[in-house]
Amino acid sequence: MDTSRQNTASQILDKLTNDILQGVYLPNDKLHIKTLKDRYNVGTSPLREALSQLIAKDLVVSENQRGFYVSDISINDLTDIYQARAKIEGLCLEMAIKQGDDFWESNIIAASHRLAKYTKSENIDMDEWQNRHFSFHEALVSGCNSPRLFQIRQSLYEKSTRYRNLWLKENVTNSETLQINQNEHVALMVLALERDTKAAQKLIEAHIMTPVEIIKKSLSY
Amino acid sequence: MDTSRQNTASQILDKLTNDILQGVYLPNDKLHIKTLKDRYNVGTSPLREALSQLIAKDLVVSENQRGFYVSDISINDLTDIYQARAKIEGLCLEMAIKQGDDFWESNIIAASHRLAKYTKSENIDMDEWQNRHFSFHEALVSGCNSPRLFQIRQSLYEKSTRYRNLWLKENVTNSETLQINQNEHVALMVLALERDTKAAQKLIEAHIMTPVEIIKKSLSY
DNA sequence: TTTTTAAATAATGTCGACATTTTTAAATTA
DNA sequence: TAATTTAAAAATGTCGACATTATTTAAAAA
Repeated sequence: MDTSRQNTASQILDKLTNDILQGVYLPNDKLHIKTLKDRYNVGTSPLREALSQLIAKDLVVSENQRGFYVSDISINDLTDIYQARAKIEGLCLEMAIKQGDDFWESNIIAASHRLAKYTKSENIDMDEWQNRHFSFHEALVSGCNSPRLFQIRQSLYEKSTRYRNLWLKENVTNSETLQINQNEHVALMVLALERDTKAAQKLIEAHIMTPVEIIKKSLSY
Repeated sequence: MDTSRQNTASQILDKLTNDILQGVYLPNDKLHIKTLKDRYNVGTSPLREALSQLIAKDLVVSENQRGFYVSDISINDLTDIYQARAKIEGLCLEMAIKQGDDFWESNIIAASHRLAKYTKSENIDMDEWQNRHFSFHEALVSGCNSPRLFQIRQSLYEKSTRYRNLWLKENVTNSETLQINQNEHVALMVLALERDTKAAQKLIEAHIMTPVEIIKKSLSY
């Protein structure tokens, strides 16, 4: 692994991002400069550069002379992020349906097959399921030819990760929810291939909003 | 002015952002660390922290050991940003029309009046016109109760600034274009107050896309 | 005891030095 | 002359030291 072409700041940014998203640091946790320096074995500069980028990504907040904190999560924020995600995904899907070609169609069918197969299987590893789920949704919108919208989509997806992990924890065992979810995936594929923009948009928005109520409960504890 | 509550990194971020958006540094210009340190009278750390945030904002790009550069602009990027802006503005307006109350309505009317008055006046100062134009569009979408969508809207607006300045340069004298523009503003207000979501959305998207063709020409030189 | 003040401790933010890498310029070779 | 190698110069990225600010602890006053 040639990590030498990435500077320390980038490496530490990746690690910190991951650790925040995966709950190593919890919402509102203070991120002490010295502690982080020791833990990741880096100097002040690259660490602060990484934290600066995390601020821009809304994963960290800071107050002058009072340090860095992991961004808070809340029910309001959860709802807002998922609503925005739903709308953006709808936009991307609309454009994809308008512009998608034969390869776009075939990629959806392929990704759908892989997800369906795995969802039906016996022992589901959540990481693998997430990969296939992610790929399917990406296939759906991949015909959308807008780098900026994609970037927004990706950024909102990242912001939703801490909330999504609450949902995954809740549903790793719940096969009924997974089945409802899976039916929606098939329906999405059909609508996309039929180029039924309006119906597809409506369904994808609802699909994305589905976990919100469940996550709200998790957050209330 | 109590600037003491902002750290050097934040101050330098504001200045750099402004200087890039206003064309002090041009697309693809190299941003030499030493030059910037001298010009803004700051040390390495806060400067690099500011640059890190500019990278996250897509105004600056960097390659390891090869320094920082002002992001490029292009016709493709211009089109993409404006298209994304148009769609996002449409979304915000849709939500605003759904949720706007009496105060939202009255703010639109007030902002429209201020913009109309100024557009008709003799000697138009472009800064002041821009302020009133900005306020009008903000009033339109201000009923949209989504912090995240607003943040996306604001971020896209910022990204479009370097392109917009090309348009402003072209149209500072052209009163015919300003008049067409102004008619659209009135139409937008009417549609918003009538709560005609679809028509308002369609018009706002077209309105935002209007300058694109003109800017394309400026970019071709 | 509670509140206020003062000292100490700890943490943040900034700087310049330095090692590493890239770029430029000169010298060598074909 | 053009291409390649070598040496010098310039620039980047990282570090630890230090000054400044916030927080905690202890002492003094109410």
